[in-house]
Amino acid sequence: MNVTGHTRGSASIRDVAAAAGVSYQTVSRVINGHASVKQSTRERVLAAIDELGFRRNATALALARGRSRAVTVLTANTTHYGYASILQGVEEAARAAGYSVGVGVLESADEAAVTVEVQRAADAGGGLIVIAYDPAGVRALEAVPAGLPVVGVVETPASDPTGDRPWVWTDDRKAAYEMTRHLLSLGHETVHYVAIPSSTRRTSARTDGWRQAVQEAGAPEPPPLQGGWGPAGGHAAGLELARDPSVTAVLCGNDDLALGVLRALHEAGRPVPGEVSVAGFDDAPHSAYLTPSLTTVRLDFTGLGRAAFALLHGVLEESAPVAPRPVSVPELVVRESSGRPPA
Amino acid sequence: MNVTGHTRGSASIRDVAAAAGVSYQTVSRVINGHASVKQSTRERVLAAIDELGFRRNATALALARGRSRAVTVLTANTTHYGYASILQGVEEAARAAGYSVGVGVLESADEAAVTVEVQRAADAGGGLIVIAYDPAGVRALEAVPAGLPVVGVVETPASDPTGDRPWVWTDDRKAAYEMTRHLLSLGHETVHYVAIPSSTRRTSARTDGWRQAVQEAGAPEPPPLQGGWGPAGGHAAGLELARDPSVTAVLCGNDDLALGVLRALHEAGRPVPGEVSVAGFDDAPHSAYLTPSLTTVRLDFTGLGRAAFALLHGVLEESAPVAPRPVSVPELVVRESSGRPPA
DNA sequence: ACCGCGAGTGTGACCGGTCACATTCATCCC
DNA sequence: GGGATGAATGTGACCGGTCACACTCGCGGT
Repeated sequence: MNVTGHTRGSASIRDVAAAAGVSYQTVSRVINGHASVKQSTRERVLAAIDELGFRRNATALALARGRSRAVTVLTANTTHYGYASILQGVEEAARAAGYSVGVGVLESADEAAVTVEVQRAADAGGGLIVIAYDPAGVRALEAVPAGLPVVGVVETPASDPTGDRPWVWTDDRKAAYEMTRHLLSLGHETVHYVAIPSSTRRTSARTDGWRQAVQEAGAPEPPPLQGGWGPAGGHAAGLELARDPSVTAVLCGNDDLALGVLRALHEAGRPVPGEVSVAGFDDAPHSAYLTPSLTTVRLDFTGLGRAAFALLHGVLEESAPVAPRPVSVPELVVRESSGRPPA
Repeated sequence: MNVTGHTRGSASIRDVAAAAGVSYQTVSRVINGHASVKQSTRERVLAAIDELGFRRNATALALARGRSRAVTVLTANTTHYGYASILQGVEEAARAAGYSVGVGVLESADEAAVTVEVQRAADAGGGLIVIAYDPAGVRALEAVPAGLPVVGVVETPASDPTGDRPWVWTDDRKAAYEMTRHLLSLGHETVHYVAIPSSTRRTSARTDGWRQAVQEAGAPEPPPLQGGWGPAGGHAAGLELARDPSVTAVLCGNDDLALGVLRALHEAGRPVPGEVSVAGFDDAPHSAYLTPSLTTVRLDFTGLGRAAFALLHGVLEESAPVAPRPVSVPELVVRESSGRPPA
């Protein structure tokens, strides 16, 4: 069946050459649209290509050309809204630049597992984009062997443990600060905080922003609750907060957490925003449609992804190395879930 | 700086060989863990590898070995919960099998654009997995050139227009049927349906299942509303349904639509499930935490992704070709948003 | 002393393209 | 008429690995 005797169907450039009665180089010229090929020859080659179903082997091309035009995105999860949006942004920019994108999921934050995964991504060739919002990601960023082109998507540059590499970020600290101030300005005595897992040993940017606002206002500073990533964690934290009648405002590390808190408050019979105000972080697509709709901070995740790619692209192509900078200014979105405290 | 004169830092197998005073073949043996290498030699090579920071070039390896161990997932969106979960499932299975996974986003359903994207994915090498739940995906599946290993993730096999290729699916038709019957069994006179965009010219599997149940029950069959993919579409459809006092049960094509419907009913002052029951499809992670929590159908998306990869893997490795089969039985999850109709 | 054998190592070709350079041949110009 | 010019095409090496095979030992068996 396999006429050419090749691995998998596809004919090579030399098969085409033979069929068209020219040299392989002429075929190469044709498929690259090189000018100096006689019209009649070109047509003959094109016909042969068509007949043999030739398609240029990407692997060989990458090897010959020297560079692979590929980036791999390393992330703890593809399902989480923020992560998925970053990935989408990277893909968008990569596609525009003619790059292909790969994904690697960091299944566990375990040192060894992460290292293996980074290795795999590394020998996939091309550059690396690591989403380092969580422990697994941060560890992955650390595990990237020196000399490999990599860009980290981090919470904040200050908290980045691998200071000598490019990164992109949004100003989460400022956003959390602003949101906390907003809640305080509504008249709340203080604002409680339900945290996402911090990406580093130290505290997170969002936590910092919240703390700063609370301290500046001279308000009491309740210990942040750990909520994990999903609504389940938020729910647990929410039940705890609901028990404390002094709680009137809760800021959550992301919208999923906020959803869990909302639900817990509902179950505990504490109306939102009547008794308690709740705010989230991320502006996930469903947040506007919750009841009550969620006050939150809008982050431009796809923009972040695009910026990450742009940065990496600069490194890979050795063109003007784009300077790392905060990518976007998070925007407060005030909806129904926040309001004045009960009189 | 660049001692070896190579493209990008990394030393080749021959550089290592020179440094260790052996032939390149011996180096190859060492990095492949071949047995017959003298211990002392092995150590010398390993030392050289370490010193030069050698890492094996994936491109060259793929070329030499003949096959690339890569799959590309083509999808209209990475952000949507179901799609993202399928991707995650594919990645999981691919990783376990030593494959790398790429992503291509189909930005528009436009014929030409889709073709371009398929081309790109095709010459990325390896196999293809196309998520064909929507028009863009279906078109992509159609545009895959013959002879390319591809697996489609489709709504239902019957509605698959390219019948000669392997595919995976969940039995959405049955799931919609069951859910509709469930709602009818609660005493609702009929069930209205808010549809996701159908993947084909014809009607979709979910719509079919709904229709069948309604017809079997001899209930009136209201025309399905088109809702799009996101909560916004559901919201619009919901507002329309809210105006009709005879509406007491609404089945939605996915959970996002259901969320929009829920919101619309709330705005219209129609309590759920007091006056209207609402059911979704997918069991997205937030659906359990909505208020009211959402009755829905749980689909095993990651399992679907894993199955898609398994199928493709079988094709690629030419081992026992796994037979296409429905991957999982969707499961009804009854929560607060559904109940008896008002008396 | 000779052969066989297996451990340890090296050589050449190859995967499927690209690149740099060489070649052929018609044309143009002085 | 002869060299310069340039269009059209071919040749060889190369990218960085792998594979198939050949080679060189040292050693044991007969």
